[in-house]
Amino acid sequence: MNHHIFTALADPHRFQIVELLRERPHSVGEIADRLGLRQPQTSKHLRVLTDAGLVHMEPQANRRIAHLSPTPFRDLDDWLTRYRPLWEERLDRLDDYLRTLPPEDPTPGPTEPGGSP
Amino acid sequence: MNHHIFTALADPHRFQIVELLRERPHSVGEIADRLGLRQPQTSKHLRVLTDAGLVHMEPQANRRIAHLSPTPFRDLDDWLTRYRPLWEERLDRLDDYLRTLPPEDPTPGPTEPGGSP
DNA sequence: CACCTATATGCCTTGACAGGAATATTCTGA
DNA sequence: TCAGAATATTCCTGTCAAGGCATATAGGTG
Repeated sequence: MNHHIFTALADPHRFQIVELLRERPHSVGEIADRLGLRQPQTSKHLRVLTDAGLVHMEPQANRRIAHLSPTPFRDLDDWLTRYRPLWEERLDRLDDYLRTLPPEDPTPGPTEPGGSP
Repeated sequence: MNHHIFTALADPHRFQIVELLRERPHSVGEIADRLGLRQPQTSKHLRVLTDAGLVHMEPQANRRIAHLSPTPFRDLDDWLTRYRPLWEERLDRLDDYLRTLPPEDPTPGPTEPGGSP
């Protein structure tokens, strides 16, 4: 798993750009307009996203249209697959799952109520 | 989607810690040992991971055992769900998918070879 | 309590990164 | 070729985060 995708998504503006591109491709100017960013910073963020492989640019006349690239999202999904046993509670791992709960449950031993003032 | 999870995973050492905890919970010292980190930085990274909700600590005698918390991973999976149409090529969106390909295809117009010098 | 182990915290330095502003580049059309 | 629009790049600056190191805290055991 390339952790550059996390670096790219860690910035709030870049995250917004990705969320915007999920709906449909946008030009640089459209992104800057929709998100209230300035054009230079938008270009810079798009460069980071492109270097991380999340976005690819398609020249179209005077503009450059930003598209989401499917691959890193699929990679992220594949990576997440190895973590699914964490929340898909399998009964044969129930005891391990129970150990992940916060220990608010008192230890089942000699603990009668009112024992210690 | 809380983007703090991306910030937490963007650091390579924290990413390694998460990968290590996927197998089984580890104490702070074990993590530092397995990853070749110093103890203070390991504690700091675990604090970042805990604040981001990815990890929770369980005191056990002298040590504190770090566990992965299922919730943010499930949240990440839910968030990714909205991106699945990107790579699960649905035929009713094929034209949109084709538009994401690099435009190596020449525009079907008057482009005969050797036309200009 | 004294001592040891495990872990957390504080301070410092350094490097990376994001935003602002100005400017350079590229493309289009006449 | 020139003009104008869309986008990229450069330089500067402030901020933040990570690592190194020393030290504080907590928990366990005698």
